[in-house]
Amino acid sequence: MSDSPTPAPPLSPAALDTAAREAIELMFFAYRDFTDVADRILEEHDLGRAHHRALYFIGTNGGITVGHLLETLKITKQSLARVLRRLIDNGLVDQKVGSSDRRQRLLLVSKEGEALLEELIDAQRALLVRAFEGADPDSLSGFRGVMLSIMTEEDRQRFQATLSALASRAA
Amino acid sequence: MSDSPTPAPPLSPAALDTAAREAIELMFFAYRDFTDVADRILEEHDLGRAHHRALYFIGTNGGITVGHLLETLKITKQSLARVLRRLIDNGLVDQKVGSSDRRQRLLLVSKEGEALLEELIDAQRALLVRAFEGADPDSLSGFRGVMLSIMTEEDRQRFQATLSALASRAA
DNA sequence: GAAAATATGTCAGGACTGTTGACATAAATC
DNA sequence: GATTTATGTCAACAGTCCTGACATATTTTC
Repeated sequence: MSDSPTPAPPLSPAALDTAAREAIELMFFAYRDFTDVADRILEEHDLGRAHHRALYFIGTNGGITVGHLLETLKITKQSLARVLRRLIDNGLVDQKVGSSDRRQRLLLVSKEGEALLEELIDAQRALLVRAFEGADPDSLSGFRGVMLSIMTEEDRQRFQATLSALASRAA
Repeated sequence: MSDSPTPAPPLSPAALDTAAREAIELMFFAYRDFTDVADRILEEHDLGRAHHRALYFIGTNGGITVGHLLETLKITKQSLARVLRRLIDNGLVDQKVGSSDRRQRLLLVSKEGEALLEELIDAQRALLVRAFEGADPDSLSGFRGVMLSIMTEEDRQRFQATLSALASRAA
């Protein structure tokens, strides 16, 4: 059993408002600097952020269908097609006909794609680890809780699905 | 004096790594849903995110020069020109010749622009307030600390400058 | 005061990413 | 067999970013 620290009193509505007003800017700057470390790597490979996002979700959800990827990214199939074409042509992503439903094209990251994706994940993870190192575990869980609350319920569920995927991979 | 809660033990490197790996996804989803509430408003006004960003920083730093705005947004003057042209033509932003340096064009949000900017800020602030309400103050400061740590030193200083601007405005 | 530097604006063209609309094919389902 | 579903593709357009080049007004420097 750990000690149960005294919970701090709730913030006043005015204080919440001020914190939220400031957080608008925190979101902008933090996200920009977060994406920037990946952008630098992508540039070397002549790829854009859209390729990064597609590669990321294919890598995290190996064997994902095109339709499911579209729902996750929330873009049109025409937008995805352009991005996917390049990933496939560059040998970063492979397609496999679905076993139960042969209309489906299951997406898989190739060995080469895995290397690039790892590089991208490493860069962003390193930035985040540095940001977390100074903070105590409570800060970290606070960060996590707030980010989850900002997300829509739909995306929260997608995130939960990722956790399961990562956990089963680790096993 | 408040009680000093027992600080939690530091996380293991492996735990930090896992938390950072998960945070990659938190950043993606939270930022997407955060920007989405503004995008819906912008759509009604036939404006894009670039207009939002420019309007935001002009509004927060009234009288900012074009050069300073360029440094803040980290885009080229040609990119900004297109965005600024529309904001000015639509009567959302005004320009004023600099008093000490007459080459400068100081940027100011018009009354109309202020109304739109308030609408945008309100929408994002409301989302964040909802996200904060459930969390205790410690979570909130944890979120803030992590976001600040993710940012570059340069952007952290920009953020601090905003705090001063907001504080002096409130006074 | 002339030359150089600075702040800003603009034209041209290209890349990436998103959209809508239309149409095609193969496979599953009713 | 007809319909629906999963996917792919062609075409056109918009927004946002970039590079490169050039122009103007104003300030600073020599």
